[in-house]
Amino acid sequence: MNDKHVKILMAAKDVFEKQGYHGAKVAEIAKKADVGKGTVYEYFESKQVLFEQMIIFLIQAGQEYTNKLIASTDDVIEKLRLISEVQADIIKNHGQLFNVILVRLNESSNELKTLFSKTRDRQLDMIEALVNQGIESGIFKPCNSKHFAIVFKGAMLQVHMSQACDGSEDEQLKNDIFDNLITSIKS
Amino acid sequence: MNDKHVKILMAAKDVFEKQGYHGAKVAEIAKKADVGKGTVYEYFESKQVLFEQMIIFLIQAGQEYTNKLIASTDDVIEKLRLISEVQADIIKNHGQLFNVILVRLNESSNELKTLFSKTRDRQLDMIEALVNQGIESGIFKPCNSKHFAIVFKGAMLQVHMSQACDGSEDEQLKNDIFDNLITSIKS
Amino acid sequence: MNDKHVKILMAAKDVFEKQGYHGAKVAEIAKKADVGKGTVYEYFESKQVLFEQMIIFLIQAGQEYTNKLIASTDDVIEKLRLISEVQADIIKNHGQLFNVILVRLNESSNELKTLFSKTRDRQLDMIEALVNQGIESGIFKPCNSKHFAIVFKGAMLQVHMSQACDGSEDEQLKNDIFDNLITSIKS
Amino acid sequence: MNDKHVKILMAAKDVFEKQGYHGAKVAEIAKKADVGKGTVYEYFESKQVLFEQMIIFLIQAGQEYTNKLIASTDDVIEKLRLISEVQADIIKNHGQLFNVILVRLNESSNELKTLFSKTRDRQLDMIEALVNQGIESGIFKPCNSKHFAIVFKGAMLQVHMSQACDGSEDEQLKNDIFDNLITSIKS
DNA sequence: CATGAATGAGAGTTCATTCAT
DNA sequence: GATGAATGAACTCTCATTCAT
Repeated sequence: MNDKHVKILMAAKDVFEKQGYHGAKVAEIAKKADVGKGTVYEYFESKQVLFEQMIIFLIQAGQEYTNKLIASTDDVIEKLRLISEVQADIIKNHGQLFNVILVRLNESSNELKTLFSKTRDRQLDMIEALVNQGIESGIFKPCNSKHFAIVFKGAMLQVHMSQACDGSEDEQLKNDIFDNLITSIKS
Repeated sequence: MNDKHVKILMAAKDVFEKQGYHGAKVAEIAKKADVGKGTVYEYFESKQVLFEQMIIFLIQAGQEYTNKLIASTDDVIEKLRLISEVQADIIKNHGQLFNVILVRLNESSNELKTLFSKTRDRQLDMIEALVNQGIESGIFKPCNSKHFAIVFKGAMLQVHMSQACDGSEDEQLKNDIFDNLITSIKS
Repeated sequence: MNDKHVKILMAAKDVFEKQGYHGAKVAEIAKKADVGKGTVYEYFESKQVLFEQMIIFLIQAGQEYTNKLIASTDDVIEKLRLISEVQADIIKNHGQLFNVILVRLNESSNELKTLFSKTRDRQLDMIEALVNQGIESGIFKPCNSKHFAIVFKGAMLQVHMSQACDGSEDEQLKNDIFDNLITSIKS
Repeated sequence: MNDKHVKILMAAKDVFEKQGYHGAKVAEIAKKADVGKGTVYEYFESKQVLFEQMIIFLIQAGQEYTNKLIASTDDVIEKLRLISEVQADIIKNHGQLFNVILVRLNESSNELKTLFSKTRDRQLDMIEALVNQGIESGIFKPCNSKHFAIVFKGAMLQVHMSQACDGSEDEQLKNDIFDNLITSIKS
């Protein structure tokens, strides 16, 4: 890991996440990336650009990871469980970052706003598509897949957020709620 | 708790919400509150204290409002709908503020952290209690009220957040999901 | 002298003159003016604005002084001598500043460019007008007053500049050249 | 004294002239010279040294050029006209550079200060010598050649500077003043 | 009580200079 | 020799906080 570009992006993630946009100091990011303060500006023309590039980088990495994971099984229910797991993981490891991004989104480029909005939609679309697939293959009974996607995403998010805040890891609760939701649409 | 005190708190809410903690300038808050910059420091010993007091003020106001609203009807389902409506309203009008608070919570007093955590719990508890009440009175069938509270809160949050982000106001979707959730536990 | 505005302008003059625009440090100007660094920005929104305001201030002060001086005598030749003296004084005390201004003029506001250009013209116009006055009153023989103004200004400038560079104060040379120029147009 | 050496010097001239000493960036000079940033430091040990070498280079080039030009005619008056023309050309094409040099001279080596001072003297000396030559050959009447040199240089400078500032090219005015000055000492 | 002029620590950013390649 | 990625000192400018009025 000697690619300074990526080292800076990762350091930026840590610092922006912990301190927020204005609270994050470029000097601290540089130190964490183990480069000089000026080097940050060799790679990113400003703090704001670094911020945006970091988000884009993470979103892309996240999507690639999710896609790979989804492709690892053919079982629709298992795919939904994996999506839920990824979400849990994101919230646990990058959750705070989302708040930071949302606070700063106003002042960011339209490119970023659009990307962020699309990313949110894509998650719901993915769930909806899987439910439709399950209905077609007879695993799920016919239902409003869009509604289910919203309820599923919201409910699992709620579980994960609560647990992220508490620091607890109640696998039982998580699984129960997941199972209940799936059962409610199973044929 | 005189006039200026509240004027500053309200101005602080506007500015912190739009700019985040570090992005908000005391000077701007003072101007918006129509008082001198020094006056802010007569009422609040620092920016951080003002921030925390503002949150406490809003949480209390919110709880009082919610309690009053809940008390306005005896119908459990209507109470749940009202809770959902309040949540929608909060997200629409104060949603961004929550992100700001969450970003700054790390650096804030333990008092605030505790208050915030308790407030989150209380919302779930309130829903859970209502569901239990409904079960006791025979309106709802026996079910895991805690699970339902999580799914209910998460699902409605998801609807409201999507709509807050889009700026859309799809009453139909909101009502459909609410009705489906309630139906699923109705006797 | 407790007017911070003027104190800063005078300090700015000293520092800009000695170091040039980019070489001058706002911190040094503040220190010389005996105010805090931030105070400079209370009075002038940026270094560039301070620079321009300083020039405008000095030009105005210079013109007022010149006008007062010219009005102090009715003798046209004496007026010309006084103009020459003022010029000598400006070159000796503010000469370096002119170089600094000329170097920075490109990047300055059109307002300043115009003011500077007008100020240069006004000096020549003043000499020309005095020569015309002298011709009308019969002191000078008819001649091209515009040409004389150019030669007069240029020649005296040359004397003053040479002496300013050397640090010498050859009154004799200065007076001789002045007298020769005047004699050349005397009736 | 190879090709890159001169390329850097010429690029330096362009950039220092336009931006002043502190405003000029070594990176921009390197780019304009079409060499790497590090290469500049192979040829010149610092920005300041580059600045001084550039001035020395230009002064030498200017003197060689002037000497060659002067030698191209035997007519003293023509020689004076050529000197005036060279001066006009310098002011038009390198004028701004002189301001830059004068601003930076304070912080420069004594070698440069001396060279610059000598160069100024030499111009006056050259004119003076030509006038003396003219007097000896009977073209000019006896007069104070030193005084004439000052008036001549100053007056022509004034014309050229005004025209350089305006961007105008009033050949008529320039010639008229030149002719008047020469006439005033012609036998 | 109320104010805002004054402050200086500390932020983002620039750029002369170095040095491994 | 030639290069430009890397650096950090030093810059301009901001803003939370103070305090004389």
